[in-house]
Amino acid sequence: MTENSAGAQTGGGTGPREDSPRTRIQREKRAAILEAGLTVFSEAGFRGATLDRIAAEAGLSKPNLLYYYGSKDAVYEALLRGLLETWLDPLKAIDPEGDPVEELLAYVQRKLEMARDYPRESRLFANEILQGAPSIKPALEGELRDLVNSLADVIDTWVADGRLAPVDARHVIFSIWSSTQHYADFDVQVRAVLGENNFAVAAAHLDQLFRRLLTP
Amino acid sequence: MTENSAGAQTGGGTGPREDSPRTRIQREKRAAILEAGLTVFSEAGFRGATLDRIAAEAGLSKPNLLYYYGSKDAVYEALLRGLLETWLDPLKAIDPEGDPVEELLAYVQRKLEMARDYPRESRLFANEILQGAPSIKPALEGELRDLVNSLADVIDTWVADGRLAPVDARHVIFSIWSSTQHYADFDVQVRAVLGENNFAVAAAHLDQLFRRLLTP
DNA sequence: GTCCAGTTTGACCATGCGGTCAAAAGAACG
DNA sequence: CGTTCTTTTGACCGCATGGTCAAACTGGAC
Repeated sequence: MTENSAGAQTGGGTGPREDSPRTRIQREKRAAILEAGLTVFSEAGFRGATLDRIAAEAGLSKPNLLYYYGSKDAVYEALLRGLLETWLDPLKAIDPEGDPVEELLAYVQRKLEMARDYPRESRLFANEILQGAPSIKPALEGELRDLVNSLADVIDTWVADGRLAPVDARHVIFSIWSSTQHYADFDVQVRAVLGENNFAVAAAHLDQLFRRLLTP
Repeated sequence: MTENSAGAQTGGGTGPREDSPRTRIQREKRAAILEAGLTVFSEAGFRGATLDRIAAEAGLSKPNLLYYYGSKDAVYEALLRGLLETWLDPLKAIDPEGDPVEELLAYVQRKLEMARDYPRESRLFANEILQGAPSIKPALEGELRDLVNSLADVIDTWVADGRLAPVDARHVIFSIWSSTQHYADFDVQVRAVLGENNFAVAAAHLDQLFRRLLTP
């Protein structure tokens, strides 16, 4: 993937501006492309995905896809841009005024639900990070880092107040992420071992795991 | 990746048999290729890796590489075949006669050490699973499944004997895997948040996490 | 040294794939 | 209907990449 000019069309074709779709068709086709891109990129990774497959999945021809997004990178960037937001939302929903243990356990459950309901997003994200996060490193070091830091502050306060067992805030967050996303990212392995991917059982297990860790 | 004939050379060149290297050169070159392949595949994934890069990394020409491993798939398969063994070894080291909590905590530490010392292996594995395990699904459903099942039996016995808190054995194993491998697979993200990847702190955190879960 | 299996390489091929372009086909609106 | 803007497409290009091959070049056993 190259340092692309994310936003402007590359050349020649002069497609529509990338922002604020002007027509109904633009809105629909762009949505279809992102939807298809999500499927294909999450299954095959950036390199493994082909424009032909994405186009086919979206029900249009390759040049037509390129008319809406000027390059493969453009589709991928657009996807990631939208993804990070969705991905961090549950974090923001943690209430510093709420009950510490219950707030964090609710977060665990929300993350697990996301792994169940949005496995493609989880895998796309995992793929990107595994490859060294070429496209979203900045966002990780900016928005993500800041959000984690402020949640860590909240947790530290809770710990200082004795409302939470003494834990390393950031590593707890890592453990929550990894143990929940595992059910999406390593789905094949889970199924190979269990024969199915039973989220209800996983939910009970994770509740127990983190309840024991966090309860003072 | 295609259903390749893993083991026999594809055609024409008639390189050496894949098994039991006969000469010193074969042993050395093959090792160099696997080493290079590990680096490149783990960084770029199967599709993202190129034979040219692997050959360069191993210090040979591409045709020369193809002389030792008849295809890209052959290199990848050979790598995975060797990997699974290494990867499951720590599991086998768990002693059913030992102290339950300490045995499992030692396993956690061993897995964490592997994430620290063999991050390429961890990422290669993660990549393979993420893509749906096209090459090692059979091994997952066979050897891996069996090993997990027998460990689960041990854990269940420990629980029944009251020497371990009541836990879901298989999901505990998943949590151990995910939370330790996270430090290798999501290294970039860990660094983005913490500025470094400090395994000593991680070790303490994971010890606390699983000690609290497992202690009766 | 001689010899031969084992090794190495440069040149080459076929294909997949990201991307371009010019021209045709639709809307939208008067 | 004519005009203009948007959308769609078939044909095509260039390059990267997996893989082939014939010929040249060792390394080591005798």
